[in-house]
Amino acid sequence: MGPVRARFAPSPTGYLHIGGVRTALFNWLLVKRHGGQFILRIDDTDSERNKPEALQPILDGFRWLGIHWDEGPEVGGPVGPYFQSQRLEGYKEAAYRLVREGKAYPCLLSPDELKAEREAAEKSKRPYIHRGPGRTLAPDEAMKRVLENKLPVRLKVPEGKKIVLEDLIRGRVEWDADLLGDPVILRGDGRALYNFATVVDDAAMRITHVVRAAEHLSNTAVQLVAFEALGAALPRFAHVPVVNEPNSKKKLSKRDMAKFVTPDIKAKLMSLGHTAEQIAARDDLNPATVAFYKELGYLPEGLVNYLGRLGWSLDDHSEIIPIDQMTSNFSLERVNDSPASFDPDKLYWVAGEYMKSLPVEKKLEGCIPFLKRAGVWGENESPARLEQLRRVIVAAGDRLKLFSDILQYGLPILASQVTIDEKSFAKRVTKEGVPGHLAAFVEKMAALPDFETGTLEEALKAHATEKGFNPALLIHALRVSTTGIEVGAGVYDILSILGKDEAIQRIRVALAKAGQA
RNA sequence: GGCCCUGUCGUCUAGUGGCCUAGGACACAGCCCUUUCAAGGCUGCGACACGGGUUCGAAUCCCGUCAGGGUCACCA
Repeated sequence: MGPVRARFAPSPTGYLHIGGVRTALFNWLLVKRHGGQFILRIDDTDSERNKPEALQPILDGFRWLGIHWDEGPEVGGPVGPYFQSQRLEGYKEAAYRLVREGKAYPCLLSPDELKAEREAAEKSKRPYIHRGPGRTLAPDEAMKRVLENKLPVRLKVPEGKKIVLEDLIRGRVEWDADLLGDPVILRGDGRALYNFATVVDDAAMRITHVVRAAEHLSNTAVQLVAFEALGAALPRFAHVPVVNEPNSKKKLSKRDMAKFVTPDIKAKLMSLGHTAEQIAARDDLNPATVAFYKELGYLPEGLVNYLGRLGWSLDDHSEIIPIDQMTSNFSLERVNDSPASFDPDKLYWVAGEYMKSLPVEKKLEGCIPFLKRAGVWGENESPARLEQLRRVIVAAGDRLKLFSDILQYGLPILASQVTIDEKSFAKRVTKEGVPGHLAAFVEKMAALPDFETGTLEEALKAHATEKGFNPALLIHALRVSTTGIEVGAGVYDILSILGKDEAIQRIRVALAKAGQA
């Protein structure tokens, strides 16, 4: 395969949709695999709906994911402009040219007449296939009428022909041209319709591969007619299946994704400073958008891997496929025909796999912003404090799957105030005999020559043996009294990271609390 | 409704006529490891939508049915 020119054409909606990214990714992968250009073309012809500031989140999303475009907004390119709102004249010219060549004609019927035709067809249960009376006008006359009366323009669909598409994913798809109505390509006011504008642009931009969502498959028939009329080289088409909601046959939509914000995720977002109202309303806090995953500290590499594997497979067993491997092996042939459900659980797992292999320095870098937002990290922390955080991250190990997980594993150690989970406290500290053991062991801890994990473990086990109780008793009590919770890194790690003074101080506070209880 | 697309474990998938009593992964359950939670190891649960053909043989080919989705706009 020669160089590929593929494009993704989002509308500036203010957010980057997860399903859209998946389609864009397939385009991008195809380009990376075969060489060529990935083009971003902004479909902003709907001026009421599109606001300029609504583009930025989309660009940000792609950049965060590492999906860079060779031509498009902010980078330019040889076949620009890359905003459809700036290409309006071209569509009009193209439509007029087709009228002059007798391949398109003015729509002579009023909206009411059109409506009546359609209703009559429906009533007699015949499919409505529009063939306008303007079809037979001589080109000169047709052009004159278009200009003088500001009439919409319709494309002539050829009669008695089969329209054939060799789709790279679907295979051969055929339509009977006689079952297709003549579509409007230009409104009365001179603005083009999507089906036409996209063809004009794909031709002008010399797109070789149109890789897009399956919902456009039916549109392809009239687009094929438009390409033919324009005399433009036909690109190859590949219609990728849509992404569905988790465990559902419904297309992934922003509106229905709120229910996938679990109480845990919600709590996390709230500790990052978002209110419940914001979580319910903001696009970037919605699981159908890319920004949501950035907000929660997913590694972009993980998201890309997950999305790339959604509907495409390398072989019968590969799940973690680094981007280089994906780009060098991607092929449209291995894209599935059927829709795929988005699975947040699997994405979480993939993200964790990537986090596992991330160097500690990078984890540090990624976690700090979250700690800052949670209010436990300042602008100029001391080297000692940084070292402490590093140790927290190392101790957390594989438990850290997302950067935001540092909130769960780091906060209890790093925060100056211990937040006690009462249930855990009652279960592990305020228990018969436990405060006594704890108090006794604190004295031993105070006398320890150092606070290394090995030293601590040895001391604790010796102490338990000496007093004749199960070390687990003290281990749990120590964990809860120093961090307030029952889960987390190894208790010796926690104590050691805290340091002798802080650890003992925390235990004394807990002891006082237990005494009062 | 017409036309078009799709249909393998709950989910993502492997499978292109015999390697399939259908493989892997996520999730789930149990066990092991273990101070908790993760991680890891082992085991389990669990699918070819249905009905006809073709064939010595079908998840794979054909037809039909059913189900889901898309599209039929002077929306994108």
